Amino acid sequence: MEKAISQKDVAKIIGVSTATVSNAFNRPDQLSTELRQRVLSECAKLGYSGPHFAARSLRSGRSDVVCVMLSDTLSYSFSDPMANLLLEGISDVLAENQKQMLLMSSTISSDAQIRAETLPDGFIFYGTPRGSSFDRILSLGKPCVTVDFTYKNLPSLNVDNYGACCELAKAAIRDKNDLVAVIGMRFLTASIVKRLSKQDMSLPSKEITWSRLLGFKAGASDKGVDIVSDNIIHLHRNKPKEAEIAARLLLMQEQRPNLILCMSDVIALAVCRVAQQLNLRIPEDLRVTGFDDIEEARHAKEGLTTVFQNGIEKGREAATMLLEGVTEHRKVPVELRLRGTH
Amino acid sequence: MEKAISQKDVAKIIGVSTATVSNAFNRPDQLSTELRQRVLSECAKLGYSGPHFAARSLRSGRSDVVCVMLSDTLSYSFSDPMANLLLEGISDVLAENQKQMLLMSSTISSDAQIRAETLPDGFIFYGTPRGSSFDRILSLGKPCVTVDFTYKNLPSLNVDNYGACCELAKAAIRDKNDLVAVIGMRFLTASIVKRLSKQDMSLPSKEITWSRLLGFKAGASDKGVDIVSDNIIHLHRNKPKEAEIAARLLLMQEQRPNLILCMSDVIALAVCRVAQQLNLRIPEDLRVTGFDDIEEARHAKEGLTTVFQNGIEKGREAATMLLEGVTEHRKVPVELRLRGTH
DNA sequence: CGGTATCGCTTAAACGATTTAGACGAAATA
DNA sequence: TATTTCGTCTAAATCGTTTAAGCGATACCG
Repeated sequence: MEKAISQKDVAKIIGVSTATVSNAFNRPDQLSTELRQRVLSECAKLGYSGPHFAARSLRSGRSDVVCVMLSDTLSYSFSDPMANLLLEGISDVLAENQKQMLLMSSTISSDAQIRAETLPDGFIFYGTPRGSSFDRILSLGKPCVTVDFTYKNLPSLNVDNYGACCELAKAAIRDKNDLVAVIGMRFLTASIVKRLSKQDMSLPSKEITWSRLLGFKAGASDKGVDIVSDNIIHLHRNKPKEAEIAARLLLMQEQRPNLILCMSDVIALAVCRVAQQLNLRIPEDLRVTGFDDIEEARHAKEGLTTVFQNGIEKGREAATMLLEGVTEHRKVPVELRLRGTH
Repeated sequence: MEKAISQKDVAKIIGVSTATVSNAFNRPDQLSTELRQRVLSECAKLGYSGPHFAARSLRSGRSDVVCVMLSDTLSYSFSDPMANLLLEGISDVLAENQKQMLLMSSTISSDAQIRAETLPDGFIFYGTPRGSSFDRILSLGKPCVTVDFTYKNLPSLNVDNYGACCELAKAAIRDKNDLVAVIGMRFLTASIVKRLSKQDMSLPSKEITWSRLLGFKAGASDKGVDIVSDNIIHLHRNKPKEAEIAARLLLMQEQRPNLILCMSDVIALAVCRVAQQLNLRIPEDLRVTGFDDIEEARHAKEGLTTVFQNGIEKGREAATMLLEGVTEHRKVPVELRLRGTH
């Protein structure tokens, strides 16, 4: 495997300067059309596919790569419906703007990843990062946008979690006799499915789940209902399996809740499945609400009552904010979708 | 945003040469422990997080980045169970070996992507690439491994599709009176769900689906059964929705098949759902087989009869082959899993 | 004690491109 | 005819590293 041909080589062969070859690739306005065509076709013939990435990036001080830093492992993020949509939106906008997307997970911090962190021109953080990458990257002084969380005055893209959940709770709760439970992810750092304790409730956290919880509680309170900590379940991750465990925990206890407010559709659909297994009718015996309005939510038999947010659009917006250098905090619109499960 | 601090700057401030700073980061054995510690801590203090990626990569001729080229769009690949597992395996091995993973889709060929193609040290192609990237990348002369397809004598990782499908068909077909259908993806370039025609059957294709089809036909033939082209359905993608359409197509026709051999579990599970909707009992009225043995296959009520392949291990193997410079063709083991649906 | 490893660090030459200032000839203007 | 302008192209500096080679000083060996 001989060394690849370089710009200098092709320049010499064609009989022009390297600047001309460079311009042929990067600044068409700098040379005559004929010469450009000639250079380009010669390059193709010689097997020179374009400027060497590292050299170009070193000299120009720009890589045209944007990093998306995921707060979870890659394989988990890929399988999460909202993360998937977000990535789709981001990658669309990046492709439209001639940027390359680099995916990283803040759960990893290999040397390779730390080194690669100096590569991108900008970062999109999706969810609060876990490791030490955040500080390191911020100290690079490159543009950043945070999604679904905020940090100081970094530009951020968020959802009005509190408001949406408050409205949803108000719509879903019928009267003060309802026994209301909540299933959400990542209230705590615990990596198991567990009930919250009274002390947990006093934790001050910036995670979106707490805004949602506070929204639920405010809406419930408005209807004269208190959601007790015992009926609030923490999941480590937004996964069906964990949600099913949580659903069983709640539905098999003595005082069975008749309304479960879930912080995602993935959870809500899992609750529906468990309810079916336990021969509970929805919504007669048990009402359920979700969040996100993913595709499956619309296809469910009863039609899941939930809050819609447009994942792809959210991704597009985040990427656009980064590319346009927006510095403000923005919110994506959400919309109550009242269907059959409440 | 002032320009970031460089190795030269910190070297001058600390009072050592740049080589020493470089060695502190890259070759601990080249300097005394004390000096290394001092350099590292000074760097941290000064906000120098490590070598500039592009410069390092230019000079060393190595980026420690491996590209995984997906034959489909990112969002589709992420949601496909086997692709997801493969990526998990690959990213594990890469992380263990201090490499960074860069995901690309051959469906895109933006300038940004073409430029970025010169960055990685090696490539893993998962599935036959669609665009022009393949030739371009091969001409770079960098190490490549192909997964689930072969190209000339590039090192490849594959499955014995023919053998497995032949065995599966033999196990699933009871006698010559069985009416057997097949649902698979990407026999053709068509992007719609359609039946194959007689002419289609003479297409010589290297796609894995054809090996599987030939395996099925061989197994069927062994049992005295012929699978007619009308009963072979092409899907554009391995997606539940498409599979459901195909299942309806087959199950609502006059001569309803009583065995459907599916080229993936995703398809098979979709067929099961449709069968349930049509009040067909499995396996009494309809038998179904899959391929892959994904998690859902094991959780299905009847237990899906299928062929197991270990996606994570396959990813690990592919990455290992690339890193170790293996040049041969390899196969991953598969295993018949005869359960309740056949 | 002279010669040779070894250690710990520095010097300086690449790596392959981009970019700026300027050279050059031809055409336009005065 | 002399000067300016314009469109093209070139020469040379530069980006921030890595790495082979080199260099004094100390340690080791026969």
